[in-house]
Amino acid sequence: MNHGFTVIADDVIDLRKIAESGQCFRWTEMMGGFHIPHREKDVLVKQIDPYRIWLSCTEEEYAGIWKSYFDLDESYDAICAGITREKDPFLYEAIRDQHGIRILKQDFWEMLITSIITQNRNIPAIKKSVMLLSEKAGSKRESVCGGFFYSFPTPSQLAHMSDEDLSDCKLGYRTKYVRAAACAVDSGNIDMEAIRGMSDDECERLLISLPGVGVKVTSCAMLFGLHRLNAFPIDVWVKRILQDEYPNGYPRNEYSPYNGLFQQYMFEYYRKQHS
DNA sequence: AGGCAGGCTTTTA
DNA sequence: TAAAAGCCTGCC
Repeated sequence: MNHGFTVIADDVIDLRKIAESGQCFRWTEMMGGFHIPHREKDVLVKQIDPYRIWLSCTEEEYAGIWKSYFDLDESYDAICAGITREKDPFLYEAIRDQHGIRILKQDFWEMLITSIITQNRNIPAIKKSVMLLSEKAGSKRESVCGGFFYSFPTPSQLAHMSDEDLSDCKLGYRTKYVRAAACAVDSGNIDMEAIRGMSDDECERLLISLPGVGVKVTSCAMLFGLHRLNAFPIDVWVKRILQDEYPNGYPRNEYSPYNGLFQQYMFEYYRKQHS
């Protein structure tokens, strides 16, 4: 591939850290970079140096799609500048260690379903189910790497999967939750576009009304799918962090509206050390 | 009323 | 065999 476009970012950007951060489950490492599907498009991205990435697309497509996907209009360095070693040594070290991570602006629908699938499972198992779902119900597309990839199934595609195909995706007891969410959106019962205009509280109330969608799944869908950076997923790891590192309380009010971003640094930093 | 234990599918380590 | 980016149900 001799074409493509190289970006010089304002912040350090670290593709491998993003790939391992547990927010994206369909990145595939290949050809010296990562193949990334997003909605009906895909791209191959390679790390050149800490500030530069190469993308297999044109500059126009980068500006129209991938710049936003990587949230490169936002300066994470500026947001994190207020966290000092003196005030919060754990978060400070987490940010230093996980420097280069981004909160990707992924597709809301895909993140809602993916978040449902994550419950009670580890990352390799989540990846397997999400890839199986895409292969069985998504649309086959030509890949920029040659060959093909599968888009994530639309609400309609998912709602109309056969029981057999759906159960082949190894979703276990989550199968009925995934189906219910697909039917709710496909039937128009839940309006994904209307949710975008809602306040965080309204949005949480609506999502949590879906079966199998609790507080944690809702916060993941909001953080990774709607880019609500204050959504704060408290899972088993974050629970341990709050207990171990913040016995006197975590200053959540002080970290508004970036609780979700800071959570992402802490989550991977802590998980890496304790697993 | 609200907090808690147990169960749930399947994979991973 | 236990634990895994949890949630639901039933019990007290």
